[in-house]
Amino acid sequence: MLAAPNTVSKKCRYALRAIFELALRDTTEPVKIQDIASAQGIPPRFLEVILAELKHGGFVESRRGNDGGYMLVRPACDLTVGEVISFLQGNVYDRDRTALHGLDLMGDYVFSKMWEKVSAAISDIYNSSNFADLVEQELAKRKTYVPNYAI
Amino acid sequence: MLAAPNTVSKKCRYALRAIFELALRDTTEPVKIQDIASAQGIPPRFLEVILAELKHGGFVESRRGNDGGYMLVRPACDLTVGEVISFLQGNVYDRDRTALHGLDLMGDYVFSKMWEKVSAAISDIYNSSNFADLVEQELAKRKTYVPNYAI
DNA sequence: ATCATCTCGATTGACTAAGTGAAGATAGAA
DNA sequence: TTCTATCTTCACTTAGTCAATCGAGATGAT
Repeated sequence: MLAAPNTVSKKCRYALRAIFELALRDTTEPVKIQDIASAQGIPPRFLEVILAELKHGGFVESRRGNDGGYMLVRPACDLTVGEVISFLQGNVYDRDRTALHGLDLMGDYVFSKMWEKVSAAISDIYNSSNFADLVEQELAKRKTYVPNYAI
Repeated sequence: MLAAPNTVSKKCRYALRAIFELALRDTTEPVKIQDIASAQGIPPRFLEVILAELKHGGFVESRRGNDGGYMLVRPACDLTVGEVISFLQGNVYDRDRTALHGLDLMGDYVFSKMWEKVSAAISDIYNSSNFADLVEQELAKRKTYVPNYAI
């Protein structure tokens, strides 16, 4: 078992990108798995698994059928990176501050204050990052650097 | 490959504890692997590997023979946790800020600002933790909570 | 001569992550 | 009703990393 999982897994990063893609499109129409997958370069089959989890977590909802797909449940400004990460890979910080996962409690005890500071710093950053800001940053970047499609 | 290795491996934590043990004893005499291992509950054979690495990194030096063992090269107050961690598991932060390891650069680009903030926050904490402080904290704790050996 | 470190490599076991595969059910739209 | 796309579930592979151990011989201090 690893120490406090400060590392964000690839799966989790795919999930963040999928949600980001939905936030970016900002449409009431559902977006197909295939479209999200190709836009973000995520293996479609794997994305299917991920979206199913995100649905259970209440982050996205789905519509079936011909014009089916996925859409966000909440507006992007109400959705933080921290929520998604803690849901997907469980969060050490907000659940159980005294028992950090996987740490040899006796042995690593001397360092526990330090690990806690790290955990707190990380979760602060994640919890204060919402997807509306990320979309805004992305749009600003596109406006600045890629205004000239038609050279 | 993982994302930015914010997670401190068990091996690395063993290393920190070994150095801490040396700092705690604060002696000019070398300390035997066996002693460090039993004091800190580290598998002796594994500790041997770790200390060899730490020696190459210039953190400890060794003396052979009957009264051999390991000792710190620098005083504990000059030794930070950050140095040890970056040496042992390579550090993303101070080497190459633009290319975070293992991240899908195109895909995760939107989040790169956030990853960088996290990396910076973590390394700040590690780089400002030195072993003299850790020893001091430990000694203070022992004074407070375990003054009564002889009940 | 004894004890303990040094060196180098080989190897093992356990675990986790990442991704694939298939089959069949369901639901909406044309 | 037919097409399309999601839903569900279970199994499975593949690959990699981490932790730890074993061996065997060299070196060096007391």
